[in-house]
Amino acid sequence: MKLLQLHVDYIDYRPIEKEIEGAEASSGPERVEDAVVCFVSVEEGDDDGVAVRAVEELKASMDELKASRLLIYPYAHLSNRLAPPSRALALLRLMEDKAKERGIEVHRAPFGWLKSFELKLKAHPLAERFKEIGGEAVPKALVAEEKLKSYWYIITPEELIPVDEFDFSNYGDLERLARYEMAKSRAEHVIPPHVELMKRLELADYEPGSDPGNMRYYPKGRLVKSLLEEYVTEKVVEYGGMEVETPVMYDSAHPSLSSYLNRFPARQYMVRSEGKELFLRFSACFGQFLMAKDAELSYRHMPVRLYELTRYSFRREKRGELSGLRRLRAFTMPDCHALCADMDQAKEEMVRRLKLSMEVLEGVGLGGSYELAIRFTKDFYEQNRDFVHRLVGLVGKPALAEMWEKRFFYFVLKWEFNFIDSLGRASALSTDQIDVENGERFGIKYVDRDNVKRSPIILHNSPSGAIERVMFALLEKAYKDMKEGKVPTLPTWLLPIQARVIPVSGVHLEYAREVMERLDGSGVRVDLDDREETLSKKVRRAEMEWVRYIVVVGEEEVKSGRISVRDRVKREVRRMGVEELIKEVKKEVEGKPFRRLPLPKLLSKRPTFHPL
RNA sequence: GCCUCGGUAGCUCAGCGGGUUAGAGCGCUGCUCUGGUAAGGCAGAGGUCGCGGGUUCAAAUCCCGCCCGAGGCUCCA
Repeated sequence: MKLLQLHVDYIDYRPIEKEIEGAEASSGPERVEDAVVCFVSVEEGDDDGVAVRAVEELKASMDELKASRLLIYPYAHLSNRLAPPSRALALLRLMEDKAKERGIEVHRAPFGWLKSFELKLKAHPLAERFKEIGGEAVPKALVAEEKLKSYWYIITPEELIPVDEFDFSNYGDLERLARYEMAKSRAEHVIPPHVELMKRLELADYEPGSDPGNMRYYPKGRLVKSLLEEYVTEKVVEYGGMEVETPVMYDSAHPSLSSYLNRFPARQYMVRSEGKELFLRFSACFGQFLMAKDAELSYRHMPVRLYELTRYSFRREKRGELSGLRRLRAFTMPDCHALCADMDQAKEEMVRRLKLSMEVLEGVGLGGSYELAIRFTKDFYEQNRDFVHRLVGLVGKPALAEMWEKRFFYFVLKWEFNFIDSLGRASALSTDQIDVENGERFGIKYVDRDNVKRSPIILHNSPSGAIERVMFALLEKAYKDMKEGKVPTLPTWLLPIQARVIPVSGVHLEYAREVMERLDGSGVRVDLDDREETLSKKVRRAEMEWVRYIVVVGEEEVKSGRISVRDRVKREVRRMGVEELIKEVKKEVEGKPFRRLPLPKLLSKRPTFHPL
């Protein structure tokens, strides 16, 4: 809503003729003296809240001007994205009522008329003002969510225990999760440890030239991220996911999409193009649902599993919510939907996906580092008690449960695995939901056994959660280890540099290069520190870069043909043959994706993106 | 978005009750050292003091706005 506010000695206006069909009845010409005239354009997306705020702002500036008389004057020329006339008129009337309630003497010029006017503006600095109210409509889901009523429990395979009655003595992280979810966390003025690490290890960094929450990934970060992406994708394909790719932006005027937007509590990035308002996807749902709607589906195909690794999904989170790799505005999310014929099939499928998610977290190195939270409506719980407790049983430890009195979201049950970081905050990783709305909303149909078309129940699973968030959790976990006196590291298959060859002096460089090439040729991610530095200094640097195997070669190694290997994790130096080391690394990374080092192998040739 | 705190060399930070050429360590460049498992020695280069505006004879230092970061409110992948 746009407001042009003028403090006038007088204004005369005269309705000439109706401009639109929905024009109001006119009460004829009017003269208002010593008043504030407010020219108003009501814009697309303005709601009652905008009108109310507009009146509050008007009231405030009228108090300042010591004015008590207001003329609300519909004026379409302040905006090129006007609301429909009926909506505009409704809001103008609302403004009139609200202003009266605030004790203002209100006049209002008729809506929908061609009018002429003449006015005399008061000559003082505050006499002319322009205001813009709203601009962004808060999705209804965000507003409604705040009012949502829910009850908290600890759930075990057998029972549901009110949170206050549960003995947390052996469940520290679960208690932290419950605290975090139910209450507000206390203020801690600390830079998150993973932010420090992501920079120091040259993985990722903030990009001030973009929008907050959009990161840059250096070669090592891109490598780690690629490996995780590849791993998760392989696991999902193995489970039966069909990998697809869909657009990153969608028309917000599309009927199914706009109604879905109102059911999802998040803010969107908007892009304008050729008169369209496009929003950037916050998940892969749209693309996959639109694809499923156009597909020919039979009960024989169910469950149908569509998978996409979104690079990116976008959510315009509030500034204060953004935090390193933990919470971003652009993030990479594996998103796998399963279209299920009925609730029984959906439940069975959800069990498979819970297992898949556990395997994936185990594989990336977060096995055992998460707590389950499970949320459901009261109705669903009462009808599916056994199933809910069975899910909890699969994870094998008590979990946090939230029970909603009524269904507000599109799902009836949702679970997440939460990682608890060193600051006691919970972050969701894997998640799955049982969606009972969107099959119908998007017009997705399958032909059932009885030749009737039905809409499927849809599961929304991210087996790992956002890839960036997995990186966050791995770094936070390493930090926790460090605090406990252990060596902070990543799983070997994710280490940017698995092995580094260091010659004792320049004369051993050629031999060192041979050793490096043998390792490289066997699929070990290796490099060579050929800089003119002391041995100690080069070892120190390798340690700080979290290189797992530090291979030193000098006179003795040249003679014996064996190498000296410093194992950073086991904290020991061993002598072995090159083949032995290769075998050991291979065993460490078995079954995991491999990528070559995307950096010059010689340290002397390598630029620094972020100093240690 | 709002509230609180911060932004000085590539990095980490000192200086900031206004006033000569803005400092340190690390990193970088050069020289020296040919060194056996977490920092060898010497020298040098490098700064729009976040950006813009204001106050002042004079601003890194005081004031305002903006940008970026951290924390909170809030919410999630």
